[in-house]
Amino acid sequence: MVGIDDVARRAGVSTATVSRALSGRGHVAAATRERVEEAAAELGYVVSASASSLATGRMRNIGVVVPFLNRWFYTSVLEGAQRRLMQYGYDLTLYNLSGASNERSTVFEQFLLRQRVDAVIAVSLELSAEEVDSLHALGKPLVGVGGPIRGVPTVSIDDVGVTRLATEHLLSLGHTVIGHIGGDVDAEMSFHMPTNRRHGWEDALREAGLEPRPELYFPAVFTMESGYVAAKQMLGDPRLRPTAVVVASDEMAIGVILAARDMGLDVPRDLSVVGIDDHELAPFFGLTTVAQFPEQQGERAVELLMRELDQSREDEPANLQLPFELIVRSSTSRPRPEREPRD
Amino acid sequence: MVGIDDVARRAGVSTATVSRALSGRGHVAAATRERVEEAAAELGYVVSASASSLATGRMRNIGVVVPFLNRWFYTSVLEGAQRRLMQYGYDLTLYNLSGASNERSTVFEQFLLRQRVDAVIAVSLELSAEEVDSLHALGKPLVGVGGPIRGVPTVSIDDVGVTRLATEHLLSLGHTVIGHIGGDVDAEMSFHMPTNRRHGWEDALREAGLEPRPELYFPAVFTMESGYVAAKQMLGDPRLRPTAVVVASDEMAIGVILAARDMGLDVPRDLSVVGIDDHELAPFFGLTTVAQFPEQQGERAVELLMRELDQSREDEPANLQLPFELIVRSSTSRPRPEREPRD
DNA sequence: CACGCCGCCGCAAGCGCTTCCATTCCCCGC
DNA sequence: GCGGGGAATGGAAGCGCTTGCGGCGGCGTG
Repeated sequence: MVGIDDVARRAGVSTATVSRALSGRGHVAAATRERVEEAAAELGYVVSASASSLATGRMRNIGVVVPFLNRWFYTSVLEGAQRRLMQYGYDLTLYNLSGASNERSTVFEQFLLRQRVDAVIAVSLELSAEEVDSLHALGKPLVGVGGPIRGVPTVSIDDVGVTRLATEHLLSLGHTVIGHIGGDVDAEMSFHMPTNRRHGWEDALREAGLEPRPELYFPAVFTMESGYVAAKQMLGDPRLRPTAVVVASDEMAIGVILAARDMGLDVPRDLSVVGIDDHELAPFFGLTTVAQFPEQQGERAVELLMRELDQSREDEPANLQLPFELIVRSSTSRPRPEREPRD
Repeated sequence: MVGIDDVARRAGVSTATVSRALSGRGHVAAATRERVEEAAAELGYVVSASASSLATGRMRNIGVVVPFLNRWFYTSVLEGAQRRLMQYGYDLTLYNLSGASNERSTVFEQFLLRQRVDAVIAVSLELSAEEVDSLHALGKPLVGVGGPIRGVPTVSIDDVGVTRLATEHLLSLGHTVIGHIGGDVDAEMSFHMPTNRRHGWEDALREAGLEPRPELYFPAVFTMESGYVAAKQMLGDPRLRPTAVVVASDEMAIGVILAARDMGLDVPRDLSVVGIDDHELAPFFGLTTVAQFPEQQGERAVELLMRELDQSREDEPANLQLPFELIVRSSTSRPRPEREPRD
């Protein structure tokens, strides 16, 4: 294994100079640096991460904790975070909580605290105060993605704003009976997100002078199938007859479209549906949706972290609200006049 | 930061004994071990990964390289690998090649070779001889998942067997005009997988005494939309009139079902479709499919790696063929008699 | 009873870097 | 011409563990 002093010998300098030349820290004459770099390249030298970490106290590695892996949102923020981390020269080590029952505590006690990472990004995870504290006690910065964590900088979107926008879109098309299929509050580990999204629907309705009807809200988990089932219920109830529905995720929304189709309803003529996410399948299904940009969220989380790691300054925990955007496709239109009794 | 000698002092032993007690290596009296463990717990001591790595030369960290993240197969093997690695006390650091243009070389030169991992798992990646060699030169074991790599132990499924099984299922139902929608050989970075799957279709047909008709094969990339498009072509051609189709992935197969529906065809009455994967959406669409078990593939890959790391013995590179299994749902049935001209 | 073996433990030498401090040398300004 | 300051480099002390080696008892065996 070629080490730093092999390089030093070959370049005719001291190990101290090699270290400075290769890391870019400290003053090294240009000619010397060149010589060192050549020698290193010729020998195929790469610094030993562990030795370097031991000496500096920095691992150049950050931990990302996700509750699931098999979901578009998580893999997307992962992708964004990975890309940005790589640009900073950092590794990403992945912790997935969806495995065995007790993996959550294992992750925290055995891995995150094991001095293997400089910081952690928690994606859509509600961390307990102890979990946050134990991380902070080790001096490890922590940032959240997808929902606020007490006393921790977070990047997320405005969950009420997002459904409000979706609902306003429907309202502006002339819909007045608008349903909502949202996350089941208890079924998901992700904060108050489902509740917030429901509030956005209610707020928009109220602002338009319509009282949201509780029976037009259907809970579901964030899967296509669950959206399908909820839609069947909603559309099967003759007392409801919504002309449009805002759905808290694209996957569920696609389930809704499929359900409508199976019931002989035309989307958007008989039912307008708008989702949230801009999932990769949304264009295929012509789904109108409010795009959030999870990759960007991952990137911003990394940037936040890097700032904390570099300056080690105590800025106020800046909670970043990221933009979202309505994307109109073919699943929304004006309501069919004949289905609307004249008022 | 509490270090090993804090623990040693508190337990009234030497640092050597603490190290041995906590790591389980070497002989330590049971009473002593207990005392050390108590002291460590009270102080909240965790070993410094970098110091430990520097001393032992092991990082307890393995790198997993994937070409994409947003695909069911990859996240599934990732999930399996992660779970098993955690059981072994290893970290998983993730490298995703789908980012910027030159990330592939960056990953190899800057990260994998940076002594940050003990070994690497390459998922569905065709590594060049140089890439393999540079890893081996560093003494880093390497195992592949999802396709063979020259001189590297690999876990995968029998790609020809899998489509053969799918085709035989259709044959046994009485179908004789069976199309195939498969991966485009050039579009994917994943070996000869598409070609092998095509061969399985051809082989099964030939064994049944039917000559595979090239015009019944349609290339596609592995997405729902691409499957949809291919199906529209296949089903729109009046000269073809297949009664069944074997599709190289479930996502594509779902696209096929959707296309059939849009063309007014009933699945399975007018068209039987069988996919490959057992994707999470397959049950929802009633898709008959040949299940592969990517999580299991991830787990086995880890086990292979651990064996290589522990024994450091030169077994022959055992190429593991993992099982697959036909799962019959509602997208396949006997062909409609009236559509089959009597022969 | 004596010898030897073995289990248990401490000492101290690294592991391969980074960085503080000291040293040398050169350039500049007075 | 001389002193001061800064740039360039080397020496060496760690960073916090692991582990080979050796000492010291206790126990089994001849």
